[in-house]
Amino acid sequence: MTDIAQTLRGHGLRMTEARRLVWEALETAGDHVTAQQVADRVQASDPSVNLSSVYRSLSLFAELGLVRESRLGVDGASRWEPIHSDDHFHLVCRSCGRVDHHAGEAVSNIRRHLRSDHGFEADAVDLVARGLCERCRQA
Amino acid sequence: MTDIAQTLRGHGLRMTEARRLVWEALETAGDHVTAQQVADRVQASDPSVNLSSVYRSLSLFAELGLVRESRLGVDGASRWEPIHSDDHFHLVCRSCGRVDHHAGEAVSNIRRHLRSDHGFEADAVDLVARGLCERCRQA
DNA sequence: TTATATGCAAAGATTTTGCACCGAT
DNA sequence: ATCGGTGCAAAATCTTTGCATATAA
Repeated sequence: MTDIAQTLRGHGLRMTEARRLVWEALETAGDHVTAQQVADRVQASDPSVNLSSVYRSLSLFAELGLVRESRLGVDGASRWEPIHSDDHFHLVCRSCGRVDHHAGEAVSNIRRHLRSDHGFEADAVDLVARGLCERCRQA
Repeated sequence: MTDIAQTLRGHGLRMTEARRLVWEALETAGDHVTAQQVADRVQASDPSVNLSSVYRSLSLFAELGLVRESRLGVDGASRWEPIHSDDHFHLVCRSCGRVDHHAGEAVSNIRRHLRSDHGFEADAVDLVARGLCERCRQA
């Protein structure tokens, strides 16, 4: 649990049970989950929380820069994940469909480049590469 | 018009009027358009082409690696763009909402890094940075 | 207390699909 | 001639919204 409550209060918003559970679900669930998957986890703790509240929480967190919405795969729904301070990126294999999640300094370098060459101050850098993963290349 | 017809034939698929128009629309339209926007353009040339065919064409092109589906903004719909050989990236400003499109060697460097350090052979690298653009930082 | 947040249900938007016909190869 | 593709309309899926009630601060 981070300082999410403080972030909310800093914006004149309230820390509620629904938001707490949504945040917890994002933290404990695997990478890039759908709103429905978040709702399932949330409702396992508190069945009274509605799917629409999950959507409202996710959108709010995205506006606050706490989570990132993306659409990596081919499935229909958006996927969400918390933005941690560590930069990271995704490798989506077009053969086996696996989505690998990596952390590394590569993204920090990009951030520096965007700042110096484009005057762009990036909060979040989302790097998604599609191609063939090591395993599939050898197969 | 690229060798799309050949690519299709190479996969045992057919080059049809609908597919040709969808491709043309992607090429002539601006960056990252929605399926509906593609349909509007297509239907300006041939009103008989159905929205579902546009979706089918876009999905097919994505499978063939000719276009990329993404969801940059906050709006509901997916956006599509042709994948050109030149690497490029997007800068999404959280303040003014503008999406800038840049080409540069930054992405080529990333591609090289993914290959050497992660064994990942990237066809397409999608780099999206969210933050404050130069203009908004100064305002 | 009081403005914010929620549940619920309904609408809206986006995307997919079944099927009979059409058309590229 | 054949098999893939399309239009059409309907359904499925995903997401947003209005409003009365509940609740954090």
